[in-house]
Amino acid sequence: MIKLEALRVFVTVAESGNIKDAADAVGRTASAVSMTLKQLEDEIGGPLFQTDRKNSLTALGNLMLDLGREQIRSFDKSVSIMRAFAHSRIGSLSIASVPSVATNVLPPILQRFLETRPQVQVELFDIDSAQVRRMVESGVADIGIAGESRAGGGVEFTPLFSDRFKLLCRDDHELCRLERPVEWSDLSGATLIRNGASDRIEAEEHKRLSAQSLITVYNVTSLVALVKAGLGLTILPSLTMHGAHDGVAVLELADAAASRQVGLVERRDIPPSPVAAAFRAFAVEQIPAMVAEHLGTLNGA
Amino acid sequence: MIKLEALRVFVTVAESGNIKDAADAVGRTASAVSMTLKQLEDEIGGPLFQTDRKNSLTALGNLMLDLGREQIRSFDKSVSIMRAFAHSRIGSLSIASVPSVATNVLPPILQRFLETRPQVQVELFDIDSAQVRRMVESGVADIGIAGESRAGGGVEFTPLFSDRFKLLCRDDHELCRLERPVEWSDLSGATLIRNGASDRIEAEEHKRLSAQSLITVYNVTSLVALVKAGLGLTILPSLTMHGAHDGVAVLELADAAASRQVGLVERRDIPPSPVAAAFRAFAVEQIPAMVAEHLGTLNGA
DNA sequence: TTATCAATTTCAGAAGAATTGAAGTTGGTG
DNA sequence: CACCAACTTCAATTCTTCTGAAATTGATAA
Repeated sequence: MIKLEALRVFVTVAESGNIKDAADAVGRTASAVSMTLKQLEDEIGGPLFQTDRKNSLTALGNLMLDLGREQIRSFDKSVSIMRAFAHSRIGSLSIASVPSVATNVLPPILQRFLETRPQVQVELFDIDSAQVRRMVESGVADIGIAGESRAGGGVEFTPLFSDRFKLLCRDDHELCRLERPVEWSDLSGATLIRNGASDRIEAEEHKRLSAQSLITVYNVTSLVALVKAGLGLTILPSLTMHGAHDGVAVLELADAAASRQVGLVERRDIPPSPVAAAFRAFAVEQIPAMVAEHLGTLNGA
Repeated sequence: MIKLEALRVFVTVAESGNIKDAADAVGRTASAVSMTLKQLEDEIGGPLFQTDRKNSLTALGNLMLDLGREQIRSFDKSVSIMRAFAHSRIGSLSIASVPSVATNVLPPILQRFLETRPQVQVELFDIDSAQVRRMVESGVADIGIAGESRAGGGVEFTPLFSDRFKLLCRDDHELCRLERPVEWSDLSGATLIRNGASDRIEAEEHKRLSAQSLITVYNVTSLVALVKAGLGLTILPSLTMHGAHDGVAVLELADAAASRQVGLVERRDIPPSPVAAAFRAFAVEQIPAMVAEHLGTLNGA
């Protein structure tokens, strides 16, 4: 059976014009090269060089030089593609994330991730937690970032950070004058605006308050606008509030349990592609610190 | 270094869905296949299968299956082209031949030659001996068939057959009544038409007769027409006279030395391509018999 | 023509890689 | 939970390729 390695040797000899130099080039002795050539000629069925001084090719040798070069080039390229893919330097990565993370956390993370992987193709979807899970489950997204869900399904959840809920109200609201974290009892009588995230709060007091609420808003910008307009208060995870807004205040809640777990959502059954695995590792390493930093600046501002 | 053979094993396993069947298919034991796969994974830098039951590929495995299949296909095709060329099943063959051989001898020879080589491309030029030599020397033709020449040049001559000159005259000419081969002396006083081939006759008597000739014709058809019209006699190699012509007779010459050597013309320095070499061998084997047969039927007719 | 010399080939032994068969693991299934 | 088939591991073996020395070849100069 003819081997690609033999073609490599032949091409080197054809290019060198003699065995000795070619032998040096491939790191073998002249005798090894000579034997390889002989074997190649036997297997192909004809002489490749005009004389045993290897400076001129036969017609067969020329054909073999052309075809051999092309085979070598193509093989090496394929191998390099496979290696690049395995080492996640190429490939495609589809991320589904809840908007708070997609907006506040992912941009710098992705930037750093792609710095060493300029050839990787990324898609980023910002959708709510339920849809994140659905996209990952269906394989449309390689990896998801969402709030924790009880239902297992085909996906697995790995916590990354927890994000405490805070109260958002007009800055002239009486609660702002409280010099301490807000208790649920402080809110009795207040008008609460529900949102997609606040339903996750386990506290009975909150559930009761929430049940009385007449308005539900899913978009954070609209939510802030409503609060500002004086239609009520709302309770949101810290991370969803990007930056400060004029006229609204963010107050701490006394209930430490009022927080959401945000983490990675992945398919349980099929292994991630190399890029997805690399991103997963990167995310686990970097996102918690990034969130801490982001929440720090939020509080500081 | 990754080997094409390892890719072959991998592709077989990926297609079989398990190691055992693949091992049978490639004629190895399961353990050899397992080790090859492991080595491949190490060298590529990632797992190719989702589990150690080899029935589902990772993303990397899928990529490798695609690329590997293509590499294998392409390599095998290249090798088969090289082999086909070496065994002269493909390639191109350019033949330059004097018209007598091109017309009377080559057609059946070429047909038989190409019967087992339907992919070979052939070009056939019919030109005079000097030009045959020139075409071979310049490399335009791979092989030539021509009369012998003294000047060596870059070409080599290999005799194939000798072809006696004969006398062509009107069938009402008085020489036809001779019941014996014609002597040069019988021609004194006759009008000779010179032609491209007859100048090669060494005999002094002929040279003298020829010197008196006023007409030279290079085309055989025209030559026959002139003889028929009664403008004179001419002397031609047997093979140039294809079939019988009404009104003209072909007479034997007594001078046995009046013949031309026809043979192969080849370049001395560069080796022939496989097809050319195959044709050369075929020609050496078949042309003499073919000529004998052809001249036999000519004489018999 | 012969002598010379470097390149190449040949050869036998050495080194290295792949393969085998047996034993040990693993993971799925009844 | 035990079984079974598939797979992996390991050490020994076999096969291939490589090396270094010696022989051969062919080009160049004497």
